[in-house]
Amino acid sequence: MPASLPSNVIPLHVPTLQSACSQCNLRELCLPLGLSDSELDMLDAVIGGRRKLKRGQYLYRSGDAFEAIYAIKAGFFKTDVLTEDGRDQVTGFQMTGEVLGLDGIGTELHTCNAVALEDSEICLIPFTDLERLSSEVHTLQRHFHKMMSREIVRDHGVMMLLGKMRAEERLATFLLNLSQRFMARGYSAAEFHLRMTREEIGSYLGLKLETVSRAFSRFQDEGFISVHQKHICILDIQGLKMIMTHPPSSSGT
Amino acid sequence: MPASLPSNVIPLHVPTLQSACSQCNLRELCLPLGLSDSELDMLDAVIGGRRKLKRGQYLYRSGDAFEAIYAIKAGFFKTDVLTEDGRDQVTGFQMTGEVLGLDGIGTELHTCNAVALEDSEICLIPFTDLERLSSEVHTLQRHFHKMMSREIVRDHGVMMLLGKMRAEERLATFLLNLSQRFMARGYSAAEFHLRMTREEIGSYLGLKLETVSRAFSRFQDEGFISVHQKHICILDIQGLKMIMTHPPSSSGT
DNA sequence: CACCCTGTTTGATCTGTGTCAACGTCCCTG
DNA sequence: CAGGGACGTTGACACAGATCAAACAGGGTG
Repeated sequence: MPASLPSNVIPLHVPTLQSACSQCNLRELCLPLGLSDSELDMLDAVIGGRRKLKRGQYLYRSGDAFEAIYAIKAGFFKTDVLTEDGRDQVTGFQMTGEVLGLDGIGTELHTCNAVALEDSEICLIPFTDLERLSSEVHTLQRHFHKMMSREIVRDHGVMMLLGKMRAEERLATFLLNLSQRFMARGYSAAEFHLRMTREEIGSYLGLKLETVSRAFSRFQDEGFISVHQKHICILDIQGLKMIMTHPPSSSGT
Repeated sequence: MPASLPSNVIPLHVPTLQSACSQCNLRELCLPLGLSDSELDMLDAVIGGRRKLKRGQYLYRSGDAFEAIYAIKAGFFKTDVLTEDGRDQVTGFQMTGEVLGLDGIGTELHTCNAVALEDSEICLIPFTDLERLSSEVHTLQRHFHKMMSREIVRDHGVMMLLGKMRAEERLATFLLNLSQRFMARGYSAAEFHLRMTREEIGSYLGLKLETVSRAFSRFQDEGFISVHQKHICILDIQGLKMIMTHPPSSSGT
């Protein structure tokens, strides 16, 4: 197991590596951390298969019956919820090694939409199988519980962002979070392509797309990043961190 | 088991009733729904004791070691998170029958503060015991997973509220949610006391206390509610629902 | 009963972000 | 390579909610 992956920088989900495995490289994905080889073999038995999705395809929709959770083997997704009156809110962006579908356990119906933002591949994990196995394999149970809890903690971070931060702080936080997650997967922390539109970023951050665009421009003018369409270079991480944590005047409350 | 409790109106947690039980009325609280009597007896064995808290006391603080989750036997709590630069965000208000502490599972450290907003009493459920038992009792495992998932779905609702709604929509949503949760516990849906200050409501809703106060005043002027300090009467539920779901002009995006 | 402290209401003004609109850029397709 | 459509940028202006400030209400406590 390759060592020294930054894993506790922020409430990310979990790093991904390369390696073969019977059905899919789940061994390297979210669930199995800390399991022994024999336990991993049991887990393999529970993978219900793979599925490929084209850009724009839905993995599931709000209202669909919940049957499985999904580990992203490769690709990039967004999840969103919508109200009866047609407003929608992006609740997250998920990348390789992260898990989708936890929203459906409670009601046995999915409560949000999950859409691929690029051609992607997922591993399907039938939930009843997962529950059965996790009651036998303590480390798997523990890992699954931690995963759900981390999702709750992540959501709290988003509440903070939406409730207390200004536009530029939100975008800086967003960029730094993406950067860390790419880095944890072995990609560059400084240079990456955004898979989502300005409108989707705005929806996630509680902003209009024009505001997102203006904030990008200002970050570029200030020399913190360079932006060309969806291509981002972070030139001054410290600068972004300053924006994130230093509200212009009064903090608190 | 008393029938006809409204349980699927909104992603609430779970209703509470009166009845005796060995250590605490957990039988009627969050976890046990759907368990047989013998399974309930097993669950009783796992309750680690009770604890009383005075108004203002912390049940746990961010950074505390995570050891147990807590079922509220009676009382009212808020949870909040804070950033390094001192801003804090209320992430939820919890009442009798709801559960606290799920945020700590992921890192084995609590990531938010939980404070009693009135004198309260909780049942302590040591997490290792809960995990052990839930691997033996399938219905308990299932119930616990549903509980965590519902918390995630609730958080998505808050994101929608913070990301897409205007001040009055947020407050109307908040009041209607409280109303339903009081109703589900056998209290009046129309008349209740707020346990939290305007500032705490504002923090939860991403608004300043003055804005909360003005929205209350406007609801009263319009005849939707009457407000006297923390005492609220809902006079026109439909009116509030209209505010919640009918943005003044353009919706969507 | 007077005092104080915390919480609430209300008014006047300011400002960050939304809204509307025009234009630019890239990519895909024929 | 021309045309079209989706996406992004930028500007001018409007407005919801923040900020600042003052006054009020209630509820403990000496």
